[in-house]
Amino acid sequence: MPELPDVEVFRRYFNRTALNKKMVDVDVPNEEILENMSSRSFQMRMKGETFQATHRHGKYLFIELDREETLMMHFGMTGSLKYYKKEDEKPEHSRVIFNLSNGYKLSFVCPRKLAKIALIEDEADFIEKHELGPDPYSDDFKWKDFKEIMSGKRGSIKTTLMDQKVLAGIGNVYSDEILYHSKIYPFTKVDELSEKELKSVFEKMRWVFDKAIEAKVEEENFPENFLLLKRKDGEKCALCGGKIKKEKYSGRSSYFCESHQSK
DNA sequence: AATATTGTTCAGCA
DNA sequence: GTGCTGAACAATAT
Repeated sequence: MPELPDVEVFRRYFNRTALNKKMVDVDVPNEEILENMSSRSFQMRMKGETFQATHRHGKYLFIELDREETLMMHFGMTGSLKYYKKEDEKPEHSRVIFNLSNGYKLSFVCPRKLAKIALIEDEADFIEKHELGPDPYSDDFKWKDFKEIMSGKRGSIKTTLMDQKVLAGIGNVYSDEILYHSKIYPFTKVDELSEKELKSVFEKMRWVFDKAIEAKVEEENFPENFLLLKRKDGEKCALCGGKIKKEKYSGRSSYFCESHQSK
């Protein structure tokens, strides 16, 4: 479920491990992860490069190289990173492995191969081409921007939050989480929300991201009142004691509390 | 053995 | 154009 907080945790992990390291070469056990290039071409373009800086936009991670080319990673539904030294520590489902000059390796792991790695010319162009909305965790994303973006939207608040063209980075799990703490029924139409409710969504969104990133998105570190620990029909709500309900909506499961998120 | 899961993209429809 | 729905993609868990 790599959404904005997960990718931010990956970015920080990358910074602690592979940043500023030089690449000896790259192994590509699975070419399908690479977008628009062969493993040969990828290996040639990566060899000898040093990872210079990282940026995140929504669920996308961008890594600057020495050359005027940027490495792009998208984690799909099951992607993750693993830094290790010994061969027997190599994780299963390693799809691309960066061999670093300090003897360590960074593996891009993805059991269900829906992740993507690409080399792109320009990050801003990429964001524009994919029509990604602003990153809601960025410091210059303010309440007035959020208000502006949500005005005129007629769909449900949950679908709108998850729309990458509106806001980049929120998926199924975190949209539920944000609305749970905002005490709003997920399928309320955006134009039926009061300004106060909308403000609450904005504030809870930042708060949820902060908490999740602080917890390094590890289950045992999350605050006890997080809904994502209770994604099961019939669980007890940690906020009000009500019942957690599961509802299907266009193929995706939504969880919410029947009592404090009623409509 | 059938179903759910997850993000993105795309097709079809109102 | 906007919003909604479902399918496809891959592989694993229950």
